[in-house]
Amino acid sequence: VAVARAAGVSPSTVSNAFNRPERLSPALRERVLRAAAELGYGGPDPAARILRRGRAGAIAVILGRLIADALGDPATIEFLAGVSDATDPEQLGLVLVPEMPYRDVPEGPAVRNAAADGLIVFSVPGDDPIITAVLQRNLPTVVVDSPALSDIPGLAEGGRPLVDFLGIDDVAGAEAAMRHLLELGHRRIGVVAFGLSTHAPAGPAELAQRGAATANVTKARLQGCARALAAAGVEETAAVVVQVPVVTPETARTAAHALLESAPDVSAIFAFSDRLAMAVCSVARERGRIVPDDLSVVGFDDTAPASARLTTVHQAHRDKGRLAAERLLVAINGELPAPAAPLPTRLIVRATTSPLGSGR
Amino acid sequence: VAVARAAGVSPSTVSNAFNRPERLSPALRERVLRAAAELGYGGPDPAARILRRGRAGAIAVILGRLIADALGDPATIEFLAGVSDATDPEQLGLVLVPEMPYRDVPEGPAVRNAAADGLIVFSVPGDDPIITAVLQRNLPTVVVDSPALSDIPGLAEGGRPLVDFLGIDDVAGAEAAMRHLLELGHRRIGVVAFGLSTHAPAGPAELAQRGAATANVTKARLQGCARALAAAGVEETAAVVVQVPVVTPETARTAAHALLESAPDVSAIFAFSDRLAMAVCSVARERGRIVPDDLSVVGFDDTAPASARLTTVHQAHRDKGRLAAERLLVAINGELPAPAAPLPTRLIVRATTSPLGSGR
DNA sequence: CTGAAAGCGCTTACAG
DNA sequence: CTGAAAGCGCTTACAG
Repeated sequence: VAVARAAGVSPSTVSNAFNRPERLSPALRERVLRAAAELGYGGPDPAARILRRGRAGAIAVILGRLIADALGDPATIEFLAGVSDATDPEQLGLVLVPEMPYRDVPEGPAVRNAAADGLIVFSVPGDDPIITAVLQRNLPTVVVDSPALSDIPGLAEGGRPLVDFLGIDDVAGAEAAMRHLLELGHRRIGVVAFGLSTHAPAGPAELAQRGAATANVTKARLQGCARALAAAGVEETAAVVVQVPVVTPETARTAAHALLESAPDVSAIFAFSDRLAMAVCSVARERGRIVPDDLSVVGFDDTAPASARLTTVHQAHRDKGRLAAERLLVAINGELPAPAAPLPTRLIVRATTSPLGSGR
Repeated sequence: VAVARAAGVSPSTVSNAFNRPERLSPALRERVLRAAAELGYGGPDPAARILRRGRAGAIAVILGRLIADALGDPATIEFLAGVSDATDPEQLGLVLVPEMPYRDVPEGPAVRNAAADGLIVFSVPGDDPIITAVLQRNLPTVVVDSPALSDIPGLAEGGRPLVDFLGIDDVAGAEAAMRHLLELGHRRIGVVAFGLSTHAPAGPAELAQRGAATANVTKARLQGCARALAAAGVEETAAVVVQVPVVTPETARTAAHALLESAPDVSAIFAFSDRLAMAVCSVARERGRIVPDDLSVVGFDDTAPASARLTTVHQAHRDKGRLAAERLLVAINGELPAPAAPLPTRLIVRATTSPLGSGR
């Protein structure tokens, strides 16, 4: 501002010229603005303003991976759209923070540098160090689709009123998917799961291992699977599980191949996301199996293209984003919202599942 | 930091504890960090750090509309993915800035409050006040798919080396689309265009008005249309133009209806985006016209679902985003890149165009 | 290996 | 209606 003072005659009057026009005589204001323009003054520096005011006018979204990767996922886009549904009316910026999943970068998680009034964490496993870094920020935070409160190391003790949790009912969703397959008569079912922990190696797993899972979405869904199996009176070993800790088109295909190779007698597959399910469908086709005649497939998310006609567990990604942001805004304003109930899911039966033996 | 000093014994040692661990004895560092944790210190405040260092560690993307709207557009998502391809390796955050298109908000354009090291402006018409606000920031800036340098009010004089421009060859793209239709024998062609200016009312327009257009993407594409017409020796009045200044599903459908209603003799339509083209296809179908037999349709962008088999002008959105970010990073580092050549486009003929008279 | 001092650029009560 | 003063929280040479 000193810059503009030279031209005009005032230190803090410049500030007023920009921020409270009504407190200045129009003439003075005019003069100040003109001088500023001539000096190539870019307007009040946001960083300084944020520091002084204590408000960033933005919230940060931590997606737990590189931004480019996150933007490739339709569910994430929907979620972000929901978030902005709530933040747009407040003119709040959205800071996307690039993170390397479970990798120790020398500078540490990027979340530490984001200037924001609050944090939304989307789909980051509970054992990822990013979570720890997020909590350290000590900002109002909403954690979505992630650890349960109790899973976060060091959270129980501190008693932070700033952190809110939000997620779907993973147990019920997975249970519905599995029950659907069981009701169709399938008795040998493949499960393409996320990783039991962030650093788990890709490959086979056992349903029985679920108790030891640290990634709690995986844990909850496996539990849902087990519950459906139990309700149908089927052994847990009927489920053939492979885990895919880091989902990319390649890892998804590899897992699908591995599953169909090692357990060719599987007549149905439940995949933990539509992306995984689509990979399963395409791999199955390559291996000469017809979906749904030879192989039933259920996904999760309901984000596949309509043309795929994928049977899946639907969840309202956009609503979830909006709700997360709404709760965050409340938290930023100092009122802590009551804990949210798990969001419902809904099984949608389309064309990729059919009764056992309907092929041939 | 004073907070932690109370606990430990040092003012700036705390800073070092967080930022240059190697300059501290492990023991001291340990002690400081522990004290910080106990006091609930959230780590160095990003705003203060940005102010002091003069680096925000983030770049802002101005999309010229509300974030929720922007995220609904596949081309924008692709563009953003390209941007992050370039920024992710640098661990730079991406600040999405919500703007109201051509609306005077009391607080002014949100871009003024974004803490960033550089700005990318995507697809904002040259006459939108947002552009002015962006330029005022006086930050390294890349303007994509927008005004030509000369179109920006007040830019010519200042001589800012900070602003870079990047865009596709709109004239050539539109010309290719139009030529394709003309080569198929169509002689009465509808054009569903963007607005001639940001505040233009939706509705009919004339190709001849293009000279007066202030939105320069519209201008360039209309010029491409005229050029194709001229090359084919067809009167300019053969083109029936409607403009859609603000594209939403509703305005797109309204425009399509209006066009088909007022000029039912049109045998082909060139729409300025795939979203518009898809609306045209669906409206045409409702009105009992078969695509492509009764009506050929060409889009622009190549972002429609593959299942639509839309003939369109392809452009590499992701590459564009990456290039924009790369150039911005160069500009931030003080070297001003040489002006970029217009990016190429490519007509892709799929299933929504056919020779005139092939129906029946 | 650690500390005292200066300053990044703003805004905000408070006087005048 | 305008200005002087304090302070937001940090980092960075620079001494010791």
